[in-house]
Amino acid sequence: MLSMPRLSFPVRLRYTLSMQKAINIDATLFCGQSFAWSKEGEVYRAVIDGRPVSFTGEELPSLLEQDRALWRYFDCSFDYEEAEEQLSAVDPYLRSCIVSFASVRILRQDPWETTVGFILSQNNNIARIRGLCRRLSEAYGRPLGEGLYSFPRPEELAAVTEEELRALGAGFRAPYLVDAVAKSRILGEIAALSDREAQEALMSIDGVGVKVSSCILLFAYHRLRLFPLDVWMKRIMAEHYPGRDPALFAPYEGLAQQYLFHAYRSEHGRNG
DNA sequence: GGCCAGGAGGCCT
DNA sequence: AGGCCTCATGGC
Repeated sequence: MLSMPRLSFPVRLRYTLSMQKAINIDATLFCGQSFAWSKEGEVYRAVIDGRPVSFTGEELPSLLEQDRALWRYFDCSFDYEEAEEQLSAVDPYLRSCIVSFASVRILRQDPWETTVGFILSQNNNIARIRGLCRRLSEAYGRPLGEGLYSFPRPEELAAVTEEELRALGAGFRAPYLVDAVAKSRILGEIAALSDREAQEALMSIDGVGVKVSSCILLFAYHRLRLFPLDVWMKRIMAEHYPGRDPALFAPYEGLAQQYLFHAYRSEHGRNG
């Protein structure tokens, strides 16, 4: 219980379909960890790592079995049952969140796209962030047909100016993006760093503070010890865990955060 | 029905 | 402690 999860789990080469709980797709894709997805009717769509992806909830399980990249993206090799079992034992409230909304996944998203998304997220709302990411793709990404575009790589944004980014609607975040492009090589160095070191490295980018760097590390690098504390999570902690530290949920703080946040949003009718 | 503040999943000075 | 791009939202 005190050792890190990835070391203490029994080695399994591959989970089979029957070993997995059905993914809570809506909570996973629309609860703030990604700005890439849309849902039209029953169909989920996004461009993931330069590739158009679409599926219905019914189709996803078999798609995951065939598609290695999506298997990884949806973090299918991680033992969520073990993590949820352990978190459920923390207290009845968290247990009830997990029972109600299982099973939320922590996605393994592209670090660059995640960095840009969360730089844009400050003082902003999800709808506008999504629109901004889409306009960035349309303006500077690679056309993939059917009106879809890849998310632009740092190289594709290298010559883009602050003024052009403001024109897209980035506002005061435009210079932050310019700086992120210039320092994008940091992202390739994160894997070798501890959580703390990685957070410091990310925070050397303008517009990246404690909260944004926590989101990048959790939603792109799968650092589950991170617990992004935004205004909502501060309220949730004050209400349900006054005086307690997020380490209460160790070593799965990030997963606990997703459940607590989703439950709060659902209670207050702000889903999606 | 329009108008207009305050606020939106932070960060910087 | 305040300001910041911009705009959907709710209160008058």
